[in-house]
Amino acid sequence: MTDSVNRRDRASQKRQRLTAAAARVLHEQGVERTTLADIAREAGVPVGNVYYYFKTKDELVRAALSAHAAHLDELTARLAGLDDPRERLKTLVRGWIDGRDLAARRGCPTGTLAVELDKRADGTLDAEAGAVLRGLLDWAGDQFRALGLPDPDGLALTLVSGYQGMSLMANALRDPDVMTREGNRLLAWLDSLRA
Amino acid sequence: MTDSVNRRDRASQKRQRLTAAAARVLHEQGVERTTLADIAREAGVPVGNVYYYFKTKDELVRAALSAHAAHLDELTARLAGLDDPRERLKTLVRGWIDGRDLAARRGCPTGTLAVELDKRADGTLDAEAGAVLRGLLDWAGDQFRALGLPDPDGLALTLVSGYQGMSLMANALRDPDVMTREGNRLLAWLDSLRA
DNA sequence: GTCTATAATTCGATAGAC
DNA sequence: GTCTATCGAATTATAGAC
Repeated sequence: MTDSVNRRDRASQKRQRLTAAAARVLHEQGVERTTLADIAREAGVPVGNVYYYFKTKDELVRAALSAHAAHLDELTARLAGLDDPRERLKTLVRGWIDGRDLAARRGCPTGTLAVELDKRADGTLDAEAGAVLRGLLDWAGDQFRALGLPDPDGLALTLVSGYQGMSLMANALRDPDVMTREGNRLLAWLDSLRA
Repeated sequence: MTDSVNRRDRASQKRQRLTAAAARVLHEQGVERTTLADIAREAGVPVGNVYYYFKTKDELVRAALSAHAAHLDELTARLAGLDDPRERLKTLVRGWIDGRDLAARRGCPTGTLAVELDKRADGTLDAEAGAVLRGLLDWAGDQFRALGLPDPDGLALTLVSGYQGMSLMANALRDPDVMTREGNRLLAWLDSLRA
């Protein structure tokens, strides 16, 4: 292992620490209220040094979005271990219910980011937030398709809209119970669907 | 009519112009990206003068929230003209579908405001956004109760969550069609409910 | 009551030493 | 590659003339 590799490893390690810190802090405080100093502090990196890894604040937001997309990929890869597509969807919903406390405090990481980015005149980052949500939509559509149900993409839209709606309401009302009640309704709905 | 009344009228007129401008611009640009100068320009008032009517930016946000609450009150008052509670709910949903283009561009005014305000450490304004949503929740619960349906408040939560979810998805995907598809699903759901 | 000018602060970004 | 010091722009809020 050469020195140059060591240096590259450390460098990308810091880049990843900054990315992970950005994902956490942006979820907690939102884009506009988060300063580069906040992210740098959370990552244990001096403020000025951030610019060695990310040229602008927007690039850090982009990195956080990628982190959310990667997290979604891991999740669907795990769910692929289940044979029954319906069981995959129900496990997904159960995961949402399990995360009720965080959802009530901060909302869905991607959904709240999408809301905030859509307010910007600059129409570049908001499209990327939408792309992450579309990834979940596509995956869910594939599951409904595998079940042989009619209008699988419509069912996927209902599922993801349901998740976003219950996350927003739980967050706005600061009530995790919203996640439990609406989550259980989604579970019953998934069970009721027959080809 | 005395001079002092004339002055008061003009004053409150400006206050109302500022409130209406705040509601519009905050919906369009979000809280953090909107400057007092933006709101002042929209209202046709010089920047410095804003402080005569609102001591802080937060007070303007509060005023915008009140405007949304007032708009909701007008809406439910109009719907009270319909005899059948089910028809009231369906007319509400049809209104959401009619507003699909604005929803796709900006999302639900109250919902997006709630998302943004919940990111703030200062926990005063976010509660007020939640209160506006709770007003809609309560009204819908009353309609389901009048229909004699079981768990009216749970049904109300499903309806309002559905609205917030479809608005967020339409906004994130920039696709008004989401409002039409999910709105029609809600209409069919309302028709399917029997005591 | 109305408005201009500006103070005070914050934050994104950069320059440059090490 | 890493960090400190700081610039420059933007924004909230205030002081004070009219």
